[in-house]
Amino acid sequence: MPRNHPRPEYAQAIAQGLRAIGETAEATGVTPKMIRHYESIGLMHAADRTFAGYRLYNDNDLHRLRFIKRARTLGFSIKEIEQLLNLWDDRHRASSDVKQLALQHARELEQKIREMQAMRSTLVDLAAHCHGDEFPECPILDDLAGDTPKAK
Amino acid sequence: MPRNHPRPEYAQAIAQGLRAIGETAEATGVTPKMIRHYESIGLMHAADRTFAGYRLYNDNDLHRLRFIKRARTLGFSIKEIEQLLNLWDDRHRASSDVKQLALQHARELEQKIREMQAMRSTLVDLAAHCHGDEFPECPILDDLAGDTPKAK
DNA sequence: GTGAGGCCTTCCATGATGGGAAGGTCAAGC
DNA sequence: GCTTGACCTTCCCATCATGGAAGGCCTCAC
Repeated sequence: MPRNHPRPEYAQAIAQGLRAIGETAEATGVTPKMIRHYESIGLMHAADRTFAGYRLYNDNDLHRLRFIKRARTLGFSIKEIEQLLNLWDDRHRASSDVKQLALQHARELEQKIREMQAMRSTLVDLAAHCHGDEFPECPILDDLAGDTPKAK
Repeated sequence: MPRNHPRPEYAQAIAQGLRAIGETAEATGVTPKMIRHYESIGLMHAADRTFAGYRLYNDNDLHRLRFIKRARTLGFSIKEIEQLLNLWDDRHRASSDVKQLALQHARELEQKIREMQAMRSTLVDLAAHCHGDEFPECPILDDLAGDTPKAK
C-alpha cells in the first residue's frame, strides 16, 4: 500500500534520513508491533522521538532491524540474537564465538529435526496400515490407545 | 519416588479400582498439573472426587490419558487430539477420517522439517566459511547484517 | 475544520507447560 | 491427641514470539 507523501512535520527528520515506524517496518520486514517489542525488551535501544512522541529511526537502526529479522528467519531465539548483536557490535570479537553460536544452534535444529522426522515416520507407517475406508477399524487409533496391533 | 502404602481413607475407592491424581500421573506419564489442565479445557471430563475433593481416576481415565500422552508424543496439538478422541469414542467412525488427520499432521511436520533443514543448511554453510579464530572477520555476521560477502 | 489514516499506549490472547504460594487432608508414629 | 510429611486443592504467574483490540493523539490533504 503506497504511503502518502512525506509529512511536512517530518521534513527536518526526513532531511536527516529518519523514518517513522511504519516506513521502517516496510523497509525491514519487521512489524511496528515487533519493533516496539524489541525496544521494550532492550534488543533495540530506545528510539528517538518527535515532539509528538513518534519514534524515528535512522539507517543504523534499519540495519540492526534487518539483522534481527534475518537471524529470526534462521531460527535464532531472541536471547541468541542478543548475543549475536553484542558480537556484531564488538569490533574485537573473535569469529570463533560467532561460529560457536551458529553451530550450537545448528545442532539444536538438527535435534528437533530428528525428533520430528521420527514422529512423521511413525505416522506415515501407521497410516500406511490404515485402510482409510468407511469402516471403524483403524491401526492408528489402536496405536494411540496402546492396543497391540490386532493379531488375527 | 516410592509412594507410601495406599491410604486407608481410599480403601473403598481403591477397591473400586480408583486412584488419586499422583498415582494416575505415574501410571500414565502425564503430570498431575497437566491432568488438571486437560480437565479444565474439557479434554478429560471432570473427574470424580472424594468427600475431601481429591480427584479419582478409573482405568478408562488412565486409558484416555495414555492415549493423549501418546498423541502428544507424536506431535498432535490439543485440538487435533480432541478430534482423535472424538473419533476414538465413536464406534461408527470411518477410518478414513483418522487417516486423514494423521496424514495432515504428517504433512505439517514435513513442512516444518523442511524449513528447519533450510535454516540448518544455511547455518552450516556459513559456519564452514567462518575461520572460527580469534579474528573478528566473520561471514556469519556479514550474512546476518546483509553485507555482500566481502569481495577481495 | 474535517476525515483518513498513521501513530501512541495498554491490556489481552495464543499453546503447552511448569513453578510456586497458601492452605486443606490424610495416614502413621509417638 | 498431636505432629509429621506426603499428598491434594485452587489461584496466580511465567515462558516465547506474535498479534489483536480499544481508545486517543497527530498529521496531512481537501
